Amino acid sequence: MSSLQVTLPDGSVRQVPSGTSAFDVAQSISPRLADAALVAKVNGRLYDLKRPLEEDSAVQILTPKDEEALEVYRHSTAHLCAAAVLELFPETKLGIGPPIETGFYYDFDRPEPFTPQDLEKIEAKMWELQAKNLTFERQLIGKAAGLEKYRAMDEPMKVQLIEEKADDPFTEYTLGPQFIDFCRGPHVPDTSKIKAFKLLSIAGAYWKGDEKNKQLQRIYGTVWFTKKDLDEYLNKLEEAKKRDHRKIGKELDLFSIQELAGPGLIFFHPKGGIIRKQLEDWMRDAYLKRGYSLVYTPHVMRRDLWKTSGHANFYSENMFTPMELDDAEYQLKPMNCPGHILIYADGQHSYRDLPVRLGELGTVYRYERSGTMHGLLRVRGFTQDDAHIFCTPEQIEDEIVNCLDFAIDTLKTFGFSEYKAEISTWDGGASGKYDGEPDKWELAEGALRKACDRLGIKATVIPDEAAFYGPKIDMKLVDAIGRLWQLSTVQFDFTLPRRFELEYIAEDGKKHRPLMVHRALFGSVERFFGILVEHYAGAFPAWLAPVQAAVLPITDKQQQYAEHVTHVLKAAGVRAVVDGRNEKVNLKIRDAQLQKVPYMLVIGGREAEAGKVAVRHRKRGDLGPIPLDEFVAIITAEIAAKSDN
RNA sequence: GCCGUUGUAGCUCAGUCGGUAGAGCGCGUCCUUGGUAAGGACGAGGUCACCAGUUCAAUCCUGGUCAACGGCUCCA
Repeated sequence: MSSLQVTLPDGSVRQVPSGTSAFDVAQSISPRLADAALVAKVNGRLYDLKRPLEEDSAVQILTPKDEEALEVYRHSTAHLCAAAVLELFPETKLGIGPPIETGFYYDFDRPEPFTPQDLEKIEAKMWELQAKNLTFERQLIGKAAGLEKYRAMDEPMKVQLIEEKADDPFTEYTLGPQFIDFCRGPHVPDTSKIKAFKLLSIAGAYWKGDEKNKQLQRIYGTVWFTKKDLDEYLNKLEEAKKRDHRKIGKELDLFSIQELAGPGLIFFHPKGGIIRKQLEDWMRDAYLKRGYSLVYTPHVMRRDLWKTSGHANFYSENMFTPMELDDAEYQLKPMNCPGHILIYADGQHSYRDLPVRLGELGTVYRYERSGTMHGLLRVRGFTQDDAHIFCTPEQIEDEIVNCLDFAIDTLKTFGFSEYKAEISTWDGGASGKYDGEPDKWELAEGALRKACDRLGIKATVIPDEAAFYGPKIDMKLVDAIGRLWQLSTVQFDFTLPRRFELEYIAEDGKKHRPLMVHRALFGSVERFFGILVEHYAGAFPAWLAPVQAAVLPITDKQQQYAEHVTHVLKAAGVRAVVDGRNEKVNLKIRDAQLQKVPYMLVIGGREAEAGKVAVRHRKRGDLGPIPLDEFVAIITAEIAAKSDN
């Protein structure tokens, strides 16, 4: 009998008989390792533990300490789910069941949709099967025989998958005596390894993600190595629910969506209006500081403009239907670029005038299919902090640096310290789906990379993800509870300058085409507002808070002094309100706390007497009495510093 | 747009196996003048999302419409 050489992660080498599996290796190292083992990594590829090694191998045993094992573990749980479904509902046909970021989903085809009660039953059945310690067994089957077999099993989607992607022979996995699934694997050895999962929801999903295909029933489940991890995740879901900007928006009376007005259209209430004004004022001021010009462009423009820009053609399904006026068709704008281009094109530009940076908080309207709207995050009318930069090739790198620096400044100002950058590039021109000359793509992509280098930003490059009109860099921020949100985007556009025949007069006295960069930092003011609400859970830093100080007189007798305090604060530019209700101070404090007012000023006889205010901070609690002017100095400094206490 | 769930007072919800509804909070009036997260009493407030149908009778059953929610797809 021949032998194999196994190299372990610590570099040690062992001779083992052929036919040895990773599990055998684990056992020879330690029974505890063998017990904890979920899957193996053999020569860099994931292997079922009990699959015999075929050649000299580097073997690593993966346990619940290894993130890579989690995916396998979740995938195995997906199989367990499918097995449970087939036991309960034998007529169900299997789709696919991959692991996802927090668990898995499995798609099923079935005449009757699953009900929430079914979900409970399926989960119970999963635990029942889990307790039987059923093993996952890998087996090989020839493609022809396999197709025959899955046809006989009447699993049309599996048959299709085998036809399209199976090797010959291909692998399939059984779970217990009943369940079998065409699957690449690997899997954990048996169901006893599966410790913590919960089915979360049922949803419709199209076969292969294409809405022309049949709609399947998708079951989502979350899966973790331990009950503790599962509970942590479920808590995180709860936390996210508490922070939901739609819920907080209602509680704090920030905004609403009105059925009478239509879905996806946002009404900012007075309190939301103040916050929005802070965002917009900050952004407009930043534009001017950074050498942008502020412009305003119309909300409806002749459709001819959109024909020239190309939107009438390639963007039509996202646009509101044109409106017929007496002279022509008009189009509600879905983007600001053509408007800015018309301003640029209205006069001649010397290279000495470049770069031209035109910025606008431009409200655009896009048709979103019903069923896709989501609070402030996905709407039909929204305001972009949109700017277009027209410049020479020599200027482009500095311009990108400026944009990214601006984007980071924006993030930091609004309390986000963590972010990620992604550069989306083209495919090198192979497919012909990208517009613009190769040298421009190279120049632009180079500028994006160099700008990141200069700013010390580590950017991930995603090939073949660019827009057809140019490469881009996106900034994603990480919020207070670790979620990633797409925010700023800086995009090249090679198409529009050509369509509008933009030019500038260069040093050589000849006409050249400027480069155009489209950039939005908030992305959409509405969306950014929503993200901020969730990030701060409604407890905005003082400079953003709709009410910065609530003045709370204890009795009627302090009413007058409370009014005086409020006046002084307002005169200092602080948004202060008196709570003059005939209520106990406890109640007033509670209400101000629930409204997340940063400072509460309790005013009793002693304070009125001494010209003081008793300060309570929403997070730090009772800070004791201090002279009014001292408090004014503290709060105005905090507001000016935009700090978050 | 598609699949599923949901729509009852300003808010959060209960309820009616068909006989036009209830709580808490909020709101109004009054009592209470109370020192760091809910003082008390009384009261007002609902065409039970909208439109049809079935029925002696519909908030409840049936059909449709609209919207919201969870997803699919797409995106700022």
